[in-house]
Amino acid sequence: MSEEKSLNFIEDIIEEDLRAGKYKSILTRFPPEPNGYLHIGHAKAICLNFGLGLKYGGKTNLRFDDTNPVTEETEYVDSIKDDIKWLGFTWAEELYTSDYFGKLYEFAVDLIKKDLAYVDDSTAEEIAAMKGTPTEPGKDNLYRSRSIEENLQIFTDMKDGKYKDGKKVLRAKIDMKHTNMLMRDPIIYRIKHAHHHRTGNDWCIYPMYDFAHGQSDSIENITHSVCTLEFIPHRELYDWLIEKLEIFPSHQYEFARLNMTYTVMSKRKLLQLVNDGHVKGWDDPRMPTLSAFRRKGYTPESIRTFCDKIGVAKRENFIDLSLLEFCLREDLNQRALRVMAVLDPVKLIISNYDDGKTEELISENGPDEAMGKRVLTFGKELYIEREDFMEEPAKKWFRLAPGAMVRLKSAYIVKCESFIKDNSGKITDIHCTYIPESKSGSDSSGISVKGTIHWVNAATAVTAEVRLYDRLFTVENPLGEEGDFKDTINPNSLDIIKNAMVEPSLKDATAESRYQFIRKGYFCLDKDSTPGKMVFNRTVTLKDAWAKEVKKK
RNA sequence: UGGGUUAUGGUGUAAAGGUAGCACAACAGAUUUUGAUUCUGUUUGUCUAGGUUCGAAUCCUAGUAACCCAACCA
Repeated sequence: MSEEKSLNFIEDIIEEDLRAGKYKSILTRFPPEPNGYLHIGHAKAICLNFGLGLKYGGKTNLRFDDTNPVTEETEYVDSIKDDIKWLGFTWAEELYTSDYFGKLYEFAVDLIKKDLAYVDDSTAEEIAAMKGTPTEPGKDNLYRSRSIEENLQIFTDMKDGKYKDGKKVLRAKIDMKHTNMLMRDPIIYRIKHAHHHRTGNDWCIYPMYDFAHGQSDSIENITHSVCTLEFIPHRELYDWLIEKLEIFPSHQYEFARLNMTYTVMSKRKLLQLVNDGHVKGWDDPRMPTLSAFRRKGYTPESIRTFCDKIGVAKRENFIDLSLLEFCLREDLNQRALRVMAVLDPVKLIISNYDDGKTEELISENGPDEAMGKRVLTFGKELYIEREDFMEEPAKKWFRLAPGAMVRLKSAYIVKCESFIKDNSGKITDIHCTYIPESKSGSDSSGISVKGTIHWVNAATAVTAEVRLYDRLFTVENPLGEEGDFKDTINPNSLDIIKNAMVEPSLKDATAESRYQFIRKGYFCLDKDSTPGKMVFNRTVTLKDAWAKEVKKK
C-alpha cells in the first residue's frame, strides 16, 4: 500500500461531496450538552469534527446544546471550553442552541400552520401508552385533530406561561403507526418553568433535542453533522423536519462511540462516581475525563495520537487501555526530564566513603543530548528503593543482594556487605562498599554489573508526597458484570505515599513539567502542591519486564 | 411478532473481484549505566452454509450473532 493513510468512511463521503461540487467547503460542529465534563470518548468526537474541518480547509463550530435548563450549568460550559482548547483545537464560532430559541419558536409556528404539529394535553403516561411499542403500532388521540387556529392559540399561551409544567406539549404530526418509534408524533416542545443558564427566565417552553439539533445545524449551514450511532433512528426525523421546514439541508452521519477497557464512559455514570464519593471530583486522576487526564499528566498530543490510531467506523468497539498508555509513553519518553526519586526509601551506607565527604556528579536529563545535564550530590548515606534489595535473591535477579554488586545510576558501583533489621524484621540499613574507580564516565574498574538502580543523597533529598493511581475498575468491562457497575470498583485505585525522597532539582517543578522518575514511571506536579510540600501524580508506569517475569511464576 | 445498524487475529483498523496489510497486546531474542527506550523475529483473522467467477473479505442467496429504538434527556 502507499504511504498515505486510508480514509475513514466520513472522509470518503466528504471527498465525494467536494468532488461532486455539492459543497465548496465544509462546516462541522462539536455539540456538547453542558451537563457534565468531557471524557476521552468526547475527545474522539472532537478530534474527528475539528480534524475534518482542518483537513478539508473548512471550519468547526462549538455549539452548546443547551435545551434542557434543569441539567445545564455554566460551570460545565467553562470546563468544556478549557478541555477543547487544551486538546489544541480552535472553534470558528462559539454558539448556543439557546441563541436560536426565537428562530426555533418560529419554526414550530410554521409547522403548526402547515398542519404538521399539534398541541397534546395528554399526560406523559398517556402519551407513552398511545405510542405503542417497537412491535406494536401506536394510536392517534383526539388532540391530533385540533384545528390549526386552536393549536396556534394554545401554543402561544404555552409560551406566555399560562400552563404549568407537563400540562401540554407540542408534537409533530407524522405517523403514529410508523415503524420508527421516533416518527410516532415526536414531542418537539415542552413546558419547563426553569431558569436557563443563558436566557434566564425569558422562556418557559423549550425545544426537544430533535427539534433543536438539526435546525441549529441548518441555521449554521453545517454541511456534515457527525454524531454517534445511537442517533441513527433520529436521522429520519432530522431529514423530515428539514424538508418540511424547507431550510438548509444539513446531513447527519453516524460513527461508533469509543468504549475502553477498565472504565465507563457515560456522563450519568461518571456523575454517580463523583456524587457518591468514589472519586474526589470530575478531575480526579482516576476518571476518564479530559480534565482528569490533564491533571494526571497526560499530554494533549498523546490523546490526539490515540484518537488518530483508533480510527473511525460504524462497528461497536472496545479499545484496550494499553493503546492509550502506549501513545502516552511514546510521547513522554521523548519529552520527560529524567530525575531520581525513591518512593519507598531504605538507607544505604557506604562504609569506605569518608564521613562528611560529598561529590558533585553529572547526569544526563534525558536520552536526547539537547535535554542537557544536571548536577547530583553524592555522599556516604543514600536512599535506595526498598524493592531493589532482596535478602535472598531470586533467579535472574540483578539488583542488590548480600554480596552482590550493582551500579548506582550516574555514580559508582557498590557491593552489599551486610544489612540491619529492626525488631519487626524490617530492613533499616544496607551497608555497602563502593569501587572508587567505577565512577560513571570514567570507569576504569573493569567491572561490569547487570543492574543499575536509582538513588538519592540522604542529606540533600527532599520529602514529597507521591500519588500512585491504578485503574478505577478491576474488570475490563464494568458494565458487562452482573449487578451494579460500582461493585467492580478497584479498592486500590489510589496509593498515597507520604514520604518519598526526591532529588532536590525537583524543587523547580512547575505544573507543566513532565518527569520520568527513572525506573518508576512518568510523573507530574499535582495542583494540591504547596510551597512546603510537593505532591506528584504518577501519570503512567514504565513498562516493566521484571514485574512480568515475577508474574509468570 | 416490528424497524434500524454492524460482522476481518486477543483488541482496533485497512484491503473498492487479483499476495489478507498496519498498530496495540502477547511471546522469543539482541542492545542497554533506566529489567525503560531502541532493534529483530514469532504466534493468532475474513460470522456460518451454499452459489457466481480463472480468482471472493469484497458480488448473490439463505441463515446466525451483537448493538440501538417504547425520557416532556441529549
